[in-house]
Amino acid sequence: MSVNLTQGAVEALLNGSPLNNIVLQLLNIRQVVTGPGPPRFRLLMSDGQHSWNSFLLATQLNHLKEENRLVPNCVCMVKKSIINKLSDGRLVVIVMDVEILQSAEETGGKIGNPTPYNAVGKTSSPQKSASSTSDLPDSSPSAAEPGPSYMYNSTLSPPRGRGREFVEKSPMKASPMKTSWTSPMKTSPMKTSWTSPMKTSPMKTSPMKTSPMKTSPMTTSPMKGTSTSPGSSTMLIANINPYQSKWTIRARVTNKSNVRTWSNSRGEGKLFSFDVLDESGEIKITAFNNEVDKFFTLVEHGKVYYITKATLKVANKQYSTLKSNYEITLHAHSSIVPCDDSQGLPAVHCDFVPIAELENIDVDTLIDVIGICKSADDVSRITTKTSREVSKRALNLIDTTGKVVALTLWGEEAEKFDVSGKPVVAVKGARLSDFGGRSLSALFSSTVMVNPDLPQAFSLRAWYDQEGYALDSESLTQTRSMGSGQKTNWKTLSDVKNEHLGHGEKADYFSCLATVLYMRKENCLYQACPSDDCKKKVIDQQNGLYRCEKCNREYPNFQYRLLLNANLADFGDNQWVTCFQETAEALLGHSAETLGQLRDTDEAAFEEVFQKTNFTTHIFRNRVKLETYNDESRIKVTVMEVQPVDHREYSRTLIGNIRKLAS
DNA sequence: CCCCCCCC
Repeated sequence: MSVNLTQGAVEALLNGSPLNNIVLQLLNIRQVVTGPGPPRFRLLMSDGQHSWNSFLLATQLNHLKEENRLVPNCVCMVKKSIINKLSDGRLVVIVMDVEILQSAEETGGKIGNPTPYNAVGKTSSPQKSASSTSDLPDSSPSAAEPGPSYMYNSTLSPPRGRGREFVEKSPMKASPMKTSWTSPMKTSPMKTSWTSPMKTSPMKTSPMKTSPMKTSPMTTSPMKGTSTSPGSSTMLIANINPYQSKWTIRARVTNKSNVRTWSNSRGEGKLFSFDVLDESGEIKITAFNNEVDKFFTLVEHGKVYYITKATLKVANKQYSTLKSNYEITLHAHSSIVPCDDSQGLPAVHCDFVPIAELENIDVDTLIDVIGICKSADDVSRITTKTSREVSKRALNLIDTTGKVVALTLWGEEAEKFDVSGKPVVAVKGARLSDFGGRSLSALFSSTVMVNPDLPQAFSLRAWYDQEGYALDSESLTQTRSMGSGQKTNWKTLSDVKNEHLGHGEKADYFSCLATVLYMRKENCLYQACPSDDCKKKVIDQQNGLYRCEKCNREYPNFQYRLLLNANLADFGDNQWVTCFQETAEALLGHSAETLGQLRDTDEAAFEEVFQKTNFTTHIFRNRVKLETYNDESRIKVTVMEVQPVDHREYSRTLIGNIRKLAS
């Protein structure tokens, strides 16, 4: 047996101790009769010492039952639970989060000989309000002696996803890019944040916070120990749920939408929504119709409010990057009261994904990203499918992974964006698309922050100013405007032969680092048709006229053009290649016209050009294709581009190749 | 009770 049940947990739980991550064995599970809505499952759980039959599975965990994973005798860790008192005084433990540690088969039967907790004769609990725990001893014997299972979450549990599981349903899918939740302590030096009006003295105490709230029995946290600020009378966002109707949160507005109207088969109306954040989590709040009128102007971005009396429902994660499993809908009795005290409340929470990771993330995922805006397109106006005109602007963001991604801003955000100074840009809730490989788009629901007051922004700024600026970065977003949009296909000359490049239907392209061994200078220049788009060789009529067969006419002049055959060598092989006009000019460092004049007037100078070019080393981008003349096939390599050697780029390529070989 | 989120 590899797991130990958390003995005493049932008793402690029913005495009001908030126990998370307790290990219990499921002894039975059955569906209870409910009204409309999803089925409810009632669980008989045992800690090995006591059993209790009034555990209720939160409906969002119903899939565990439906997938036959929650079956009698399995051992699970109840990561989170809450205690509710029914109207008749009975206590019900709602299981909010559970992980199955061991299947029924592995467990092999009932562990220990638990007795039903009711039979022990404890009768005090049902008399107590589920939410009044203050008079209970803080440490029941079981809570005072946490077994190894209490440590499970912090030591053994796999990394949890960051709430991005709306793409994949599995709650266990670990996110590869989780960054830690910004703790209030960590952010304290800069928690004053990017919106100035809410800067208040941390010592200032709101009257709201002290008298009415604190004494309200409903706001005394039933989840003792879950509030990080002693004396706080409010609930943490992470702890509110649909099974408790009375709660108050103190939270900062981090994102606020405009008022929008809708009209569909179910009716029409208007709404706006906003996100709020506290030190424990964040949640979306939506107001409809009357509540729009009531709250829209009151709710301001960056400000802090007490929010109470509203409906919680399970969040639709498809539309949000927020961590909360729930979202809030305001109703007629909801109250939102401004709060002067922003102490402990972070300005924003982001789970930034390193840009290089975007390649491995599913398209349409909403992600948070932070980068230096090293460049940006101009603003442009586009017309949408629905004939609306909108401005757009793509920013190129780079982070310490050295990768770049394009982020498109829309509308006013695009028009107002100032690229000067290469600002840090953080965006929360951008949508990943596969345009150009990988790119990002800001949505209505996204928060775009320029030079945000975040530790990640400061370190990114320092990194970029010290080294990042010099990086020869590669973009995940390929567009037509960036050359062929292809990554460099580095080959050695022997690779080209061994891999039979150019033998396919289409030509192949490769780049190589090579040295010029020899050039055939004898026939490298020819007299070409002076017509701009012809370039055919002309015939000297020896009468001062030059005939072009293609144009079928005679010209009084011609232009010199280059067609240079050169032998290139690298450390393993050599290869004859052809350079036409532009590439030959680049290689020789002179225009065809100059070279023609030199050849005709100063043979020594002409010779010297070739001497100087010989044994020079360049990066050549080439086209290779097998060509057949009269049953004879030979590889033809044409130089498309001659570039100076960028040793840094080339070294990176070599290292990349070595890694490939090693793997 | 919405969930639109644009273009290459």
